[in-house]
Amino acid sequence: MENNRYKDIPHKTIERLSQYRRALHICADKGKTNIFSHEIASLLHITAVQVRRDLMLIGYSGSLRKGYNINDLVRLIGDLIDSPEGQKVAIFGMGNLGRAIINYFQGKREKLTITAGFDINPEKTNRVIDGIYCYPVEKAVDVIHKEGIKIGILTVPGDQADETVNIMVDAGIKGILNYTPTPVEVPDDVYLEEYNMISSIEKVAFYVKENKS
Amino acid sequence: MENNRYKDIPHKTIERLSQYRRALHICADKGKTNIFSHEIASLLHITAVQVRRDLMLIGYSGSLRKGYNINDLVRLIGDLIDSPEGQKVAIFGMGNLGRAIINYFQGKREKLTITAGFDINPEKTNRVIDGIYCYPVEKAVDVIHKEGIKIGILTVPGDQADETVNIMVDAGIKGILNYTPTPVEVPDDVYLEEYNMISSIEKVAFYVKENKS
DNA sequence: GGGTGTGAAGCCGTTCACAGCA
DNA sequence: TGCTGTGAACGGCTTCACACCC
Repeated sequence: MENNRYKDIPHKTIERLSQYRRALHICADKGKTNIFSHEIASLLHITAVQVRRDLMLIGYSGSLRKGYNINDLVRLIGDLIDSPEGQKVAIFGMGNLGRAIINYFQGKREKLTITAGFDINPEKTNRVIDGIYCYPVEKAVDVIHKEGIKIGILTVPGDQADETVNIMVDAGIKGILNYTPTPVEVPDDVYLEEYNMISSIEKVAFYVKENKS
Repeated sequence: MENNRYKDIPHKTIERLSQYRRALHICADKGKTNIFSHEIASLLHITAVQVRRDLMLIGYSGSLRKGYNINDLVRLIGDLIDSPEGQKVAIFGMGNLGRAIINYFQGKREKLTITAGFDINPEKTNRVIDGIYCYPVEKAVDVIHKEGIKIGILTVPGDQADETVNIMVDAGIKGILNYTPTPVEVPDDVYLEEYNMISSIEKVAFYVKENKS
């Protein structure tokens, strides 16, 4: 793990790279082949310097005359953030949120595939929902192992968060995205990202309230 | 707007306060009346100093012997982040994501109520979905005005994000939470918060990949 | 001793300012 | 002239370190 020049790329840069790529794909579809930092910037509402900084960190140099080559850049971002063999993702909780994620996500990324869903509700299990086979949670260990799934998205109701996380960890999941309003606990070797929708709504509400001067 | 000691509270603190409150409610339900900073901290996986800093910013002092009084603290956080008259929220896009948010959120907050939903799909409009009346988007201006809704959550498909935001802004929405994968543009007097689920998934995938040393 | 409150230091990400190049 | 690449300054948030208190 010594050649790991990537470890020191800021988390925020990783997120933005993902968004750059998305924007670049759209531009490429429109027939564009080159793009300037300020163009990327205005698509994402950030500054051009920010974009150049990020690209600097991943070691890409654009041409002065034409800006950045879109295809090269997409490929480079892919080299950095994609796993060449691809990675599989499981959804824990096939309710509205789980299905929303499937619909937003599935098929958008070549190297990242939602491979399995899990739920406790017998009406949902053992059948295909929105294109994803939904297993009962009891099968999690088996399926996760067999498929080699390392990434799990947690979309169960808040009061089931803890127990579900335990199942995920036991099954060998190494990265968890927790959309539950309940903070959870994971071992050190599991990467955890939590996002609390309720807090985000309250935050917006707060700044709206403050604004009414 | 001069007595605005709140404007200089960091965004991140606002988010955490919302989470503290949630955690405190849970503790209160368990019969706890007092709590130490390190207890709050470990519930949310942050440091005790962080908690004390945040509480310092909102001007709350705990007792040395017993830590913080949960009820007092909940009330104080409410005074800060809630609007006393309450605030109404509208959901734009009553698909899976919109409904997921309704189910996670509705009823959890006294001062924040999801009051209306909007969609373009005639199968969804003019009826109640998950307890929220769903109007056709054309009614947005009317309904938003009449109800005095200032907060909107954007959960339409990505390719409808821009046009929907325009409608929201025209209707008088002053705070937007964009869950669409498409960054949007708003006037200066509208508070915008964007969250990109796809980027979050890719980020988790990245750190899982990097971890396999 | 085990908690709280807080000035000061440290860190990290963003922005400024500008050199360099076609 | 208009872009890229980047050292240096800046700013905001977090952590350290410690005074204080029961």
